[in-house]
Amino acid sequence: MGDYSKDEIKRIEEKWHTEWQKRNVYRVTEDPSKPKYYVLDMFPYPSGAGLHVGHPLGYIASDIVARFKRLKGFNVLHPMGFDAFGLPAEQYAIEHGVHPAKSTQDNIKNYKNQLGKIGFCYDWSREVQTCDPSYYRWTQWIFLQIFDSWYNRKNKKAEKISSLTWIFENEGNAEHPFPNTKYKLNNGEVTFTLHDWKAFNQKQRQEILMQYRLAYLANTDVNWCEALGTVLANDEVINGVSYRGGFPVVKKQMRQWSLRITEYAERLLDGLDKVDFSDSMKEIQRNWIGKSVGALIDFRLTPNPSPGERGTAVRGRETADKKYWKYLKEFSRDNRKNQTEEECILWEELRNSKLGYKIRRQHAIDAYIADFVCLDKRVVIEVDGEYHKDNKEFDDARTVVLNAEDFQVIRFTNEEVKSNLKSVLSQIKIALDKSPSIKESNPLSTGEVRGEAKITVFTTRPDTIFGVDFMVVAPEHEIVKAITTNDKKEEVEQYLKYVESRSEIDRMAEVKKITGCFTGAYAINPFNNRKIEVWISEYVLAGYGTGAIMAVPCGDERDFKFAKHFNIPITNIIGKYFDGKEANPTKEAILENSDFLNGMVMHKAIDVVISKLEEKEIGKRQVNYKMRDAGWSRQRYWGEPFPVVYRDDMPYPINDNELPLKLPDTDNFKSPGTGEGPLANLKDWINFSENAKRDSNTMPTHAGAAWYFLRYMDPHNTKEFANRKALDYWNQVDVYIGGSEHAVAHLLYSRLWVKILHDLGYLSFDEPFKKLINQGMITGSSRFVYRIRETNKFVSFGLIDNYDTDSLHVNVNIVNDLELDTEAFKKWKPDFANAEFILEDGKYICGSANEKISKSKYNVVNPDDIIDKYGADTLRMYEMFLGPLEQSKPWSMSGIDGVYKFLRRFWNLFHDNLGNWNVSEAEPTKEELKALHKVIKKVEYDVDHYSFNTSVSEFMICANELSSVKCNKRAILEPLTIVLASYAPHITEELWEKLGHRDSILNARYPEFKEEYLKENDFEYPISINGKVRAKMNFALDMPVSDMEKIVMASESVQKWTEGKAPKKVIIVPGRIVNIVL
RNA sequence: GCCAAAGUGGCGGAACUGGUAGACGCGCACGACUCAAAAUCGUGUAUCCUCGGAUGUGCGGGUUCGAUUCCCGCCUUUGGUACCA
Repeated sequence: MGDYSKDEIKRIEEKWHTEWQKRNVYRVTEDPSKPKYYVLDMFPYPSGAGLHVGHPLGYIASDIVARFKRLKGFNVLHPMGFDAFGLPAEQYAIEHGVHPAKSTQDNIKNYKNQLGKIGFCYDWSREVQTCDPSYYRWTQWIFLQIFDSWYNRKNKKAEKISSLTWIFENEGNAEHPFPNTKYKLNNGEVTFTLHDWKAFNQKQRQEILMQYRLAYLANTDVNWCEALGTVLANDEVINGVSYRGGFPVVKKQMRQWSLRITEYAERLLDGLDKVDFSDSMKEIQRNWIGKSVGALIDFRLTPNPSPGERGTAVRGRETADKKYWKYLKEFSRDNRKNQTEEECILWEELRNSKLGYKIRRQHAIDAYIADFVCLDKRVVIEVDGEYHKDNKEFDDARTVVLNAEDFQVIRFTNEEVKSNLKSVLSQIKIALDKSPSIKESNPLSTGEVRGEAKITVFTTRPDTIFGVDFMVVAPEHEIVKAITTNDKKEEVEQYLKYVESRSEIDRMAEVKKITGCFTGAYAINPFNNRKIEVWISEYVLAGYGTGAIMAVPCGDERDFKFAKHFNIPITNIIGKYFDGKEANPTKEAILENSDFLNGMVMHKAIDVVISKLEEKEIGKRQVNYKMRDAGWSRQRYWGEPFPVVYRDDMPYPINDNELPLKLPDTDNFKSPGTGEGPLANLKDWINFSENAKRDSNTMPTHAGAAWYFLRYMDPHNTKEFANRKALDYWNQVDVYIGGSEHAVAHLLYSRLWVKILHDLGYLSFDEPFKKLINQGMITGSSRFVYRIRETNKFVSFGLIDNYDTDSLHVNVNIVNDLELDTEAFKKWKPDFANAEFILEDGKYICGSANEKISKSKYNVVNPDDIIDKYGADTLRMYEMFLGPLEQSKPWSMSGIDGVYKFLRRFWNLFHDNLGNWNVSEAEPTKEELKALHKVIKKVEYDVDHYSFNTSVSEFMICANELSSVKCNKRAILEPLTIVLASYAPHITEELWEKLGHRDSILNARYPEFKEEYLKENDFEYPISINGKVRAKMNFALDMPVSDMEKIVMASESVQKWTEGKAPKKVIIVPGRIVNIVL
């Protein structure tokens, strides 16, 4: 037996891989007698390229933690699996005709083989693959739980839809408004009563419930990528092009599944305070959620002079005479409550636009109340009961007034309604059909404001209300057409066309371009009644806030530039803080020109203004989030099918016993190009019965990844996604290691799913990951050769200035550091077989650069090659030795020899020069014990702090110290082997066995650290004079400070510097330093 | 632009709550072994210098007996984000 040689390493590693598997040493089960520890890696997407040296970095770190915790007596769950659905396999299928299921399985096999060689302690019996029907059965199940729940804002948690239907049946939706504030019922209302609810038909109810479901269908603006034939999530679009492939992306309206993650915005934000993520990771998530606190403020619009064909008192819904409104409101409400029988009958037929027109009842017009009115057609319908009969005069007067207001009045008797409802309805219908619609006749209005005569803005700076110089509305805002005056009509239309013509990419490319158009309308500042212009501009986004802003040029940069560009005068409310040259967004300035806010500091004025707004009922406090709901449909084949069927265009969940809804087999993965997913090609599958259809889309890869860490706890359960006992035992992931590229999507969706499952009572915890560590990215070190243009001659790097050359990536595996193996180069590609070289000093030196590791850059280093040469233990320790885990760093092979030498030196401690086993039973010395306990302490500290590189240093120091004293004592080497076991499992397991142990070192106990061995009696103090070290002196640690001072001051070396003078001050820190101040 | 993190020898990096800056490793130089090379082992290695010392942790200031560490201002790099009101 021998040396720690290449052959011996290979023998050891292969032996133990077989042995570990045979003995099932990594299998874990729930064991309530032991504390648990859950160490999780972000599971990989098994790509065809296999693992490169960058991948194992995080896995090695987590493996060390898992092994360490096990040695410390924890029951450790350390599983691995594969995120196996996804686009690359599908694209590969389209290009090469290999079914994704096949290529994915091949890749997984390769990954497992590669991972196996590194010696990870995964319990493979718990492996999950997201594309496995027995796994995605539960992904679909959870999706259905989410579909079947809504977010109750009152108690801030998800509840079953059944609790919502109960509420609707008993009280309507007044207490639980639609989450989407823009949503309106068919009749234009946003609330409905319990009676309304009872009157709705099945489809209407489903549509309303859809507005509340946490997984819902809606027509949404999606990022449509024509080239990929699919919809992309916001985080898959970078600068207007697709994350993969870089293809252009445009906005398109499609009926899509979404998750209502916005309801959880606040809890996702709050949860960040409870978890241990890095600051930057938390910050990225906070920015993504994008909470801002401010106010909604209503700005009334001025009544523009109308062309005069109608009276000014009557506009839009507010048709009542203001003088009488107070009383009319009461009447109208009473009347609604105490409807006559006939009115009820008629109302049932008119409501909800049943005749195709929106009808209101008991609506105040001028000083009267009409029974029914269609405002759009200006038709009033009156039903004369006893009450009216007695008041003929009154009714006549009313008709006169209404006619004057341009309303047509049609009357029916109670008798007619009761006995001949059909004829009544048809008369009404005819009257309505004949009358001109206000909307139709004025596609771009005459400037007269109909609908709500106000614009609501969202602002985070209500304190700047007196600095508002104009308003800007998003071009897509629905109010634009209604407010544009005749003389501006053309200009506005032109601008809208321009905006429409601009793609996302154009907009992003020219962010700083200032464009806009005045609508001709004016708004009134509710605080000082100032009349201000209303503009439209693309810098205001329809999708954020209310799609309208109040512009304060002295405080907002964009508003300032806009005002300058269009010559709008600027009001200064912050005095000297505003220089007229650029906006100042400060919150610290003292307000001026601001009426009751004068003299107040801006940030204090915010609340004052909001209180005033609420008091005057023209605004309120408002929180806004940037985050949008998560699009959950993908027009792809290789994903989870949605477990629903559509009947009458509404989705219904399939039964539990029909799960999993298996992905049907096909060889056609191309999108049909209709916006539907590839599954639409499978007609029999899609139209599975006469009036029932399936969804042609599949879920995004995020779905499978949003809960895989839960499945590991109970991976073979066929009854539940995981057993509650196992979920409670393993609980939260104690430490989660992975790349920071998943900061937004994966982590947010996982956190969301866990919160929903928690709310629904399936989980006891509501944050999945207690601690998150992001390993840095290992960048590749690329090598270049320089070909002289139009020749096959290559010139060495030092000489390229003399030639006209092109640089080409060269395979790093045929370059030794920087020197090219020219023979290997000639064999590398046929093109280079006849290559000639211009050398320097007889060598061909390559150029180099650090880049992302990628196949196309030929800088991929396969861990298998390193293991072949040095063994897995060296690879593991070297990757840790590269630097701090969280820092990204370039890959370089220089330095790996140092780690390899360490392991050999460690091996040699147990063997003599001839490679024979040579361990003594002698008592260790104080020095040897000290060396051992230093490393026991250090490794414990470092694993806790994820500082693995410094542990490797400490191992080296320890081995150096022990070698120099030729220590081969069991009392030192045995515990040291355990300490090293987490880092280098193979060599330690072998030595452990040679030390005479039959059980695996995995089941050993981490040696206990004893402070006494590190205790020193004395310390060599650095003696510094004015902060500079001038001498060193040895003192006992327990020597009194006063004695030390005397000796130091009397010493020759100090005398030389003090020249006999008394020092100003002498500072002595025991065990640290002596500093003399002259 | 905004937000976050980070800047230390030729290189990767170390330094606990302010206490000897450069641990450990690579590289390099010299030496041992060898006919020689490789491998291995040993010694040295921040910079400048008149060999006493001076300078030195991105730059400029500050607090302190003492600052890589704390504070202020700036520069650079990396990551995130972007007309978010």
